[in-house]
Amino acid sequence: MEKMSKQSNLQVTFSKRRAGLFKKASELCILCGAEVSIIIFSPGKKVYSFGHPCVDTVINRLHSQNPVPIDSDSDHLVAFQRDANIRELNAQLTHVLSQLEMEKKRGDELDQTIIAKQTENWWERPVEELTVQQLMVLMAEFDGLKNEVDKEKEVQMIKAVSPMPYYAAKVGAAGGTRSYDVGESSSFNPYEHP
Amino acid sequence: MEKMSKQSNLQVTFSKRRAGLFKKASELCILCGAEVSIIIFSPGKKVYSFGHPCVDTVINRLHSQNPVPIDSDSDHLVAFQRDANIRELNAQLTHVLSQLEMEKKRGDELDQTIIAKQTENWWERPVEELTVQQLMVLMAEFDGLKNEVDKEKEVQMIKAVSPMPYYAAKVGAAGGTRSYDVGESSSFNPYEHP
DNA sequence: GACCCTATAGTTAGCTA
DNA sequence: CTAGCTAACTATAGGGT
Repeated sequence: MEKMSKQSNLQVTFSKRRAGLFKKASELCILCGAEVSIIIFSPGKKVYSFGHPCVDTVINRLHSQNPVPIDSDSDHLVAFQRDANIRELNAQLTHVLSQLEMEKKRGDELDQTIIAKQTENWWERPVEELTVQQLMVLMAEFDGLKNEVDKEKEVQMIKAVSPMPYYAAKVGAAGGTRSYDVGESSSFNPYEHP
Repeated sequence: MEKMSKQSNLQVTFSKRRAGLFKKASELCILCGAEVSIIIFSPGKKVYSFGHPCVDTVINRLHSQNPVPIDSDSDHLVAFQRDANIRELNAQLTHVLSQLEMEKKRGDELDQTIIAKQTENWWERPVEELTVQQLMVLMAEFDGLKNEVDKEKEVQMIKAVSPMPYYAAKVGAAGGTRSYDVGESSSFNPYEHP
């Protein structure tokens, strides 16, 4: 493993791996309750940081453990780091919120699809809840469907015995490409569809 | 994702993930020529660190690169406020991330539901795609359904003329609470349901 | 602790847009 | 720089020794 040669690839990889590293760090914090602080200087000398609970907390903790005199400027650095953290967190939050919106939308659309299917197919409800009018529609539908299914059955049985295309086509003409979902053949629907 | 409950597993996971994090960090240094410093406090309050070229170098660089001298007592209030902001943002981010996970899961489950329904209801497919065996099942079903719908129709018509509970109950006994979805009354399904 | 194993979940290089 | 994609590749939980 060596330093990447192409500058463009290097920058993309840096961004991706930095994000991956921060993600791993946050997982470590959450899973194990650890306190983690990461400071990165990019090849372009930009600074990026991650901290939980925040960078300075962890660094101060380190300093208090290993007694290192804090110089006068440290406060400013701490302040800068916190600002960077806030910007980073805000960016993440915005991004995640938009993702959340999209996922919610998708879920709701799927819900709508399922609900639509349920209200659309009134004939799938218990028979006691249907009106006499609906029941008569159903009976007529059953008769018609039975007829067409019967025809298709005969077509297939004839095909099985004599597989000549001419003969089969003649008998099977009534079949067409019709679907046998009860609903699609109904010409009278007693329910309103809002 | 939450803090692991079992303490033994947690310690193992912490060690493994810490090693993984340091490895990722060193890869970032090598691949991209970045300077990285990581400080970790374990749940057991031990400190671990990674640094390239070394921790102090990176921290000092951070200090020297950001000379922002502000030294007054009001700093503490400002700092406190910013810490509060960071904590708040972190909390929001965590919360939103978990919501996002849930929404994704919900969406996927709905997808599964829809797919399952489509493969389950073989009788809703075009009649040409069904086997003779399936067609015969359909015909028998249509007959049975037509019978039961017919009975229900008569029950309701009798109810409409003479609303006496005794008479209606006697005639309507065959109806029960059965649903008239074709699938639920099939005793023979030529398709396998894995 | 360290090391090994395996299934599976997650990461990412290189590419496109 | 950001996002999506895919085919490798990698990390790791949970189980051993």
